[in-house]
Amino acid sequence: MATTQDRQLVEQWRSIQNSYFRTAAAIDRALEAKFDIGLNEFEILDLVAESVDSACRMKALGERTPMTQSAVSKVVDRLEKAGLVSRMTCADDRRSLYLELTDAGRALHSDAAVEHRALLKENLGE
Amino acid sequence: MATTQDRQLVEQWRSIQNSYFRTAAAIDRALEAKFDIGLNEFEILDLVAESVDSACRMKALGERTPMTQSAVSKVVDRLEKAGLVSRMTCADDRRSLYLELTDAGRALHSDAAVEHRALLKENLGE
DNA sequence: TCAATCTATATGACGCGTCATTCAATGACA
DNA sequence: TGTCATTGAATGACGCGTCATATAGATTGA
Repeated sequence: MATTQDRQLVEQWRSIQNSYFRTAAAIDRALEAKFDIGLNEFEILDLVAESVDSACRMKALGERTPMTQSAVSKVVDRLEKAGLVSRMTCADDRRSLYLELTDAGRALHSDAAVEHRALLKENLGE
Repeated sequence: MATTQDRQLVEQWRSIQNSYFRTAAAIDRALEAKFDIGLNEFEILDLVAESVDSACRMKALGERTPMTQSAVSKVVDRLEKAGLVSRMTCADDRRSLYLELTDAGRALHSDAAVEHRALLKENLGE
């Protein structure tokens, strides 16, 4: 019943879990310590930073991340409270919101991104 | 500042995240629906099932999973409440506990494992 | 053998993500 | 234009994982 293939699958899965958790934890701690934001906050910040257009984006964000819509909403709450991002209402669809980095947000993002990339390289690349 | 290598790293990381989350969510939902246990509960059950010796294992479990010691403790709480596992005190070190599957635990595990492996195959291997 | 230290596990407060629901705005269609 | 369904986002209850701590048992060394 426990075939060799099963064992391989389980091994593969555990190794994915481990590398995912170790990397995520390392980044999360570092960002928390140095910039006082968590990994998910950074990921959203990063997505906002890389989208140049001013399209309505709360929705789009949800499609680029495994986070739930409500998770995104709450992450944005925190980012907004921290003064890193602001929600702008959207003229063409008043249900929608788009996000903009504040100056503080842009500054923090560019510093944090360096750290983020470095930790990715350390944990993913050899 | 945003080098090509950086972009590649970020891409790689997002793809890991996505495959991790999608797989974990799929397994979690399926196990929840069919067996009323979550993914972490199953993982612990799986670890207990595959350790043949009767060594004191709460500790050992913590080393084979990215979960925290307290997370393991709480997962075991739930498994015990569900009657799938029992905590046995350890003669040679009375601080330690080892775990044993109950009959119900063994039965559920062997059914759930089939589902688990199938979903791994579906999500990891093509 | 007694104190100091260490180790295995449990526990409570807390933060975050999820689900279900809600609300407002939009669209579709008669 | 009025109704009904749909969509973008926010919210509250809830479950789970984490951190810091607590507790009981083990170990070391004078």
